[in-house]
Amino acid sequence: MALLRAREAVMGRFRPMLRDHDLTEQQWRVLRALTTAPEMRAGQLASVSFISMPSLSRILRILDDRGLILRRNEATDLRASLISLADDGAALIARIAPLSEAHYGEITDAYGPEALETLYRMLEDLTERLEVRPAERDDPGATT
Amino acid sequence: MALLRAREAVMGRFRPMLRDHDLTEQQWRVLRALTTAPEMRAGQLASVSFISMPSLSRILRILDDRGLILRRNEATDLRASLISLADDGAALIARIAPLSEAHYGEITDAYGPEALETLYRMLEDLTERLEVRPAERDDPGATT
DNA sequence: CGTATTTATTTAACATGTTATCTAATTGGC
DNA sequence: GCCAATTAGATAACATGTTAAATAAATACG
Repeated sequence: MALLRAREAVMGRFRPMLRDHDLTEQQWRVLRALTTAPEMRAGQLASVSFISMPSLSRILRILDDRGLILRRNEATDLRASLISLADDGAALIARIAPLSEAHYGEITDAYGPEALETLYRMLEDLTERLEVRPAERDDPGATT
Repeated sequence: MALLRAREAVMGRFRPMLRDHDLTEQQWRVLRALTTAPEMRAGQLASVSFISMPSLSRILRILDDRGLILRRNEATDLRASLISLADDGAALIARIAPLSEAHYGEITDAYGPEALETLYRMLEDLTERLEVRPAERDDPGATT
């Protein structure tokens, strides 16, 4: 699958850097997502970082054990757990972010900013079209 | 990552079908690869199906236990294990292949054959450009 | 010929993906 | 208020991805 190979090629640029800081790609996605809001529910975090709840559950335990995040319960809904960045987490992000930007710049240089933008839009378009269709299977009698 | 989401959207179309036959996506990739040659070394199989050797090793054990593949050692190099499709494996592929084609057709219809071809080429181009660069890190003094 | 180095494959350890199930809290209807 | 159904998260079980190390056969080299 071309998508797989491309993704691997891209991640190959980031992984060594993350490894130096003992983070996996997914843990990094979670931490970065947490910079976009002061607090986030686990479910939100899962959807914005595109990680399944079971995986996220494990990741949060690891990040919590490492003191990178904080967790508390929502007062109005005790089921919900609110996640936020701990100081150590924010500090770690501050150290890694510039490196991440540099790698991203490398990729942009290698492929061209316009081409990258085009590719991005095409991927989103494909994703959108594929995600709509399956719903039809719940309504096979539709107008085709 | 747009690549991840696109890949997930695509696989979402195939996974239920594979699941009906108790196959994972990777197991299916391996079986399909085996139709392209009467016999293949494990290493070849890993590279054409884009699966790491450790994963492939486990997958081959599973497929072997299910009687879908055959294994023997190469006479001239006892390290190499030659993999081929067992009759049951070929039969399973024959049952699944038409369904797979149908799903592929759906995707083509949803996105357009030309766009799909364009996307494919862009992904390959990106992959190629990213895979070349890392080698430079072994030779930092190169002419840039 | 014998040993050091490569090469093909496997195994181990840990993290994640996928699917299913579980627990606990909330909501809806009565 | 009580109970069924829903919702948020967590856990379990199994397969794969990643990295490192182990095993075993082949090759290189003195």
